[in-house]
Amino acid sequence: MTDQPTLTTGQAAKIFQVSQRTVIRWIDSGRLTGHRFPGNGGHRRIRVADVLKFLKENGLPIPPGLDSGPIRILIVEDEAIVALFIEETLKEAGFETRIAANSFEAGQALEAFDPHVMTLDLKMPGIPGVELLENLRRSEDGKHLGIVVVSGMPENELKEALAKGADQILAKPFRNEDLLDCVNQLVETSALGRK
Amino acid sequence: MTDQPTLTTGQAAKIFQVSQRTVIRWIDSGRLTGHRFPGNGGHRRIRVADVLKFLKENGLPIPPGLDSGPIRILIVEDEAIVALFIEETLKEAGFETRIAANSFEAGQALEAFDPHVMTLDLKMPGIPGVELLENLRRSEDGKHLGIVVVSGMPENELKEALAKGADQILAKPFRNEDLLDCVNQLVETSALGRK
DNA sequence: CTTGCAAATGTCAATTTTGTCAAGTATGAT
DNA sequence: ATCATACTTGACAAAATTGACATTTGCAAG
Repeated sequence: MTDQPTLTTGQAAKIFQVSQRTVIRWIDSGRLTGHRFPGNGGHRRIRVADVLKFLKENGLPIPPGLDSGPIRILIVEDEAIVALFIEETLKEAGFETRIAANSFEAGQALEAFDPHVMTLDLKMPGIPGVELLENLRRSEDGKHLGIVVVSGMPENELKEALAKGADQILAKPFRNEDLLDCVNQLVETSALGRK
Repeated sequence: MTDQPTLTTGQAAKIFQVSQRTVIRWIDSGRLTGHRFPGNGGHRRIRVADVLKFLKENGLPIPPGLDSGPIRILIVEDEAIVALFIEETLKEAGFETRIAANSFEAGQALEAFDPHVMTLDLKMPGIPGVELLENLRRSEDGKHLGIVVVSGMPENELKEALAKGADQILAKPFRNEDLLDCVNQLVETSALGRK
């Protein structure tokens, strides 16, 4: 339903905030790449990639829901050193990252950064990590989020996190590859994929 | 449906009470953010968010038709009873309200609910209220927020909150009118006005 | 095959863009 | 206060773009 590789002129019109007559004119004049089915009045189809190219070329803002940019990963971690280490690893792998150092920033970033995946340190100062997990899963925007719980806590605590809604667990200390494995697995298998 | 996320120069001109030639010049000079479609005389589109940003930056009043309904007030309070009491009072006065029971929800609501005013209980479980205050004032979206700090703490603690960025302080216990006074004063005097 | 809905097309009116000039407004110097 | 200068704004006209409308055509579900 959400996975549509091509758009009709009407759908594109809504995206561009323009009448569909205009979309057709753009295609006919070659300003926007579109394809059409055979026949005299065959319908047109526009690939999302071409829509993005068009938006980019003209410096237009990319509306939410169309972003095909890099996967966004939110790092919830209060220890700056650890956070930066994680960020470095993920950035090198091509992900876009943001760090939240407390639960307030986490909530803020969840809405504003709209991450695909989140790494969560269970022992955050303030709110217990588990409570934050529950909060996330109750929240509309956190329901389909891929969550990797990172912690130095004993095994059984991590297991509990899984029960509470975590998708992956990662015990400290961990190696770069372990982290990337977790994240990649989430990105690939998750139904949401790239949103 | 009628909610148009973007405006043409003519529509913006009416909002600004200015000729549309001037709107174009503002965009071209970079004072107002706008985007344009391709072509020799491709039309421009201005996002409402950018219009609001422009009005805000120049201390201009927000004309009717652009204000997004009633004033929104975020209640950050972990004790449900107190939160509901505050909510009831504010709702009766015509405000739109939302409750955040912890700092995560507070951050989330700050972005998603986009409140004009926030009431903040200093002694939240988890993050210290003062730290949250600092977080808010550092954040782009919390910078111009009207903040009423509500607390049962001793006077000097409240005073500190003022220094840390609170706009109003309200000692518990308080009466309905005290709360409304605080909020109304913020709404009226705040340069931002609505939004 | 029929029906319903969205897309395609052609046309005309409305709006936008752009360049230019005159009027209005700040700003600083005398 | 007066003056000059620099800057901003409004008004107008021609060219280009866009939206609205009516009608025809294509696509898909029953």
